[in-house]
Amino acid sequence: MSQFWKPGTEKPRLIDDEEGGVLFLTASASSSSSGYGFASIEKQRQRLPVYKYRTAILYLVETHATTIVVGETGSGKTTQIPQYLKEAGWADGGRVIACTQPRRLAVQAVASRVAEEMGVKLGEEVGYTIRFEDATSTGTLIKFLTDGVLLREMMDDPLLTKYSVIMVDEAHERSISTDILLGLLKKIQRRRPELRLIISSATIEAKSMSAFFQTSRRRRGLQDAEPALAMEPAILSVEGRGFNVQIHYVEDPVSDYIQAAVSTVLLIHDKEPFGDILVFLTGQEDIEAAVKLLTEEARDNRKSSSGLIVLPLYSGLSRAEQELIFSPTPRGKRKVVISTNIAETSLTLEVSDIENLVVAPISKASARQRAGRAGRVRPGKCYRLYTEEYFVNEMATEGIPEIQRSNLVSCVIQLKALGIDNILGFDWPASPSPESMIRALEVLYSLGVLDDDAKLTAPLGFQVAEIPLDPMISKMILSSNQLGCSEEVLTIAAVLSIQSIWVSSRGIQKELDEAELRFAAAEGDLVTFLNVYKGFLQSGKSSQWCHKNYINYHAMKKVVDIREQLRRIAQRLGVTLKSCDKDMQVVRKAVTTGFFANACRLEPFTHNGMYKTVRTSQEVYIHPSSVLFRVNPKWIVYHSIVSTDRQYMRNVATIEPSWLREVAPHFYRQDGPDPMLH
DNA sequence: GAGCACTGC
Repeated sequence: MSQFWKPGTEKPRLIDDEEGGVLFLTASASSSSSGYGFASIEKQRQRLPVYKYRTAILYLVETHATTIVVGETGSGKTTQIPQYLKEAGWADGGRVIACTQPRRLAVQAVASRVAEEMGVKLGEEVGYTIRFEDATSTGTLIKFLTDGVLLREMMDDPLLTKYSVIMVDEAHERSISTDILLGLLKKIQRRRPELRLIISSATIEAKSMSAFFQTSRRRRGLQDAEPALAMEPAILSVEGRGFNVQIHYVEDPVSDYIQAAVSTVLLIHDKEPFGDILVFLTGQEDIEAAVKLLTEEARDNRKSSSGLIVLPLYSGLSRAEQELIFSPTPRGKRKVVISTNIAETSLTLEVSDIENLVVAPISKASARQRAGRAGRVRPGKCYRLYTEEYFVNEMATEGIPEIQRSNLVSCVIQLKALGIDNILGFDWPASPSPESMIRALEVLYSLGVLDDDAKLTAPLGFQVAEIPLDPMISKMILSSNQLGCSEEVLTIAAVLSIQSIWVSSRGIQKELDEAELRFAAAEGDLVTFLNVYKGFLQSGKSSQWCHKNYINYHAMKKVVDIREQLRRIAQRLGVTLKSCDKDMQVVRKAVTTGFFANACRLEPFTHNGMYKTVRTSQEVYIHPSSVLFRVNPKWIVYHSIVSTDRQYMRNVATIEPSWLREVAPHFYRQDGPDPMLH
């Protein structure tokens, strides 16, 4: 039998760290034999740093309402802790152990790893749930899910009663859903004293997290029940398995950071014996510039840069181009990967031999995470293109939590649906600004989702909350019912919920533009999507057809999939499936009922394609990727804005100005700015 | 005639 702590047996030895009660286990756990008959996997599990803390973790979870585990990547906490809990009986009696992740990919990867370690079929004892995909069964004991999915589950079961332990992993990333989840879990704890929380974080912002979860016994109504349960969160540190990474700083600030990155790569190549190089830059443009510089250098000056294989890495590249970075480096060559922050968290580079790393300014936490990428398989070096003084004095410790810099419309409606009426008084781990809250409430009110008392309206508000999409899109779907164009609008909604349906690759811009023209609709991008979708279906969902038309086949498969899910949800909410055939007027009208707040009017007399938002008179332009770029119709609504040197509207549709007051009379009041002018 | 990155329901 594996060794673990049981209530009533001798406690593991723990010492209090002087710094704020951080607990370290001093006893070394004795090795145990496998109880599963998978000796090699069991051995692997025991080699993970977290294994030493198995007993301590189980002890702390047993005796504390909340346990905060601080551990670097590679400590094994994500895969092991849920298994420890299961082995200790936390999944007995029909209870389930939950472990949340911020990203879908991580959910799937971790779940399949744990299923493999336990020797069970994925979807049975070990399962996972992500949006549009549920791989669990009634026998699931350990369930991995995105934090967003767990929030959705709270709509049906506000106290999350089936879970005995909820582990919130990667809490340091501070995604909006993680923050909402933490706030709500704190509330649940008061009603469910038997529930245990594990907050797992890679950085030592554990103290603020600990302060957040500090609750008094009286407040939780626990004067008599569970007297042994500590209300103060326990904090446990688990070391990672990373190797030492030597940090280098520049002596003086650099002015041209692309040039500095290129020079540093050449310097490393010249001075260091072996190992690949990973460079972080900010965006696609800078990356292509750096790749070009390095490639030119390789051509002009063969001596200093021969043997370099330069590879860009950003989300816009095709899957095949991205996968080049995983190809083994030939003998005598050195691979240089020049990447966006996609390599910071999203891609697993553990298997590649990264020795050196160059970094551009970000937060300290991010910088540490990037440096950590150099020490995954052996000791590495990290070259920072800023001074040590800058790192120590200027750089923010953590990035700003997403909730303090984002649109809160979805977040507010979700809290409303969970019965949290006093949104402004909600107990957040990091409070969003009241202004952004009020802006979100305004939009929801104008959509008709909230009433004068800021309560969800019936049925619209509850229906919108039920659909797992941006409330503006949900509203568009629901209003398509009366307009008789639900088939078309569901397609638009599905396309809007994926990144892009076009292939994105370097050097084919012209072909791509031409392909786009074949589908372009005068009514704008959203109607263009309908043409593409129709063509895809007519081709028999052919990948060749996609290839020929520069359309991303995998994206289209996803669109079909998501559309099917949305169709089911919409029908459940009483939307009748109906096509408007060729009548695009009703489609545009449905779009307007969702996106009226994003209405813009072309500025007359400027002739440079400048628009102003009807509501706030902000200067905006149509994005160059839009089919209406340079067409500049007078009145449009946009789906989203990208801010670069200008504010660019992405995915636009033409509208009639008279519709604005028709679909949102309170928003475009008679006494307000008159959209009918001109 | 021009494009910041990434994530989620």
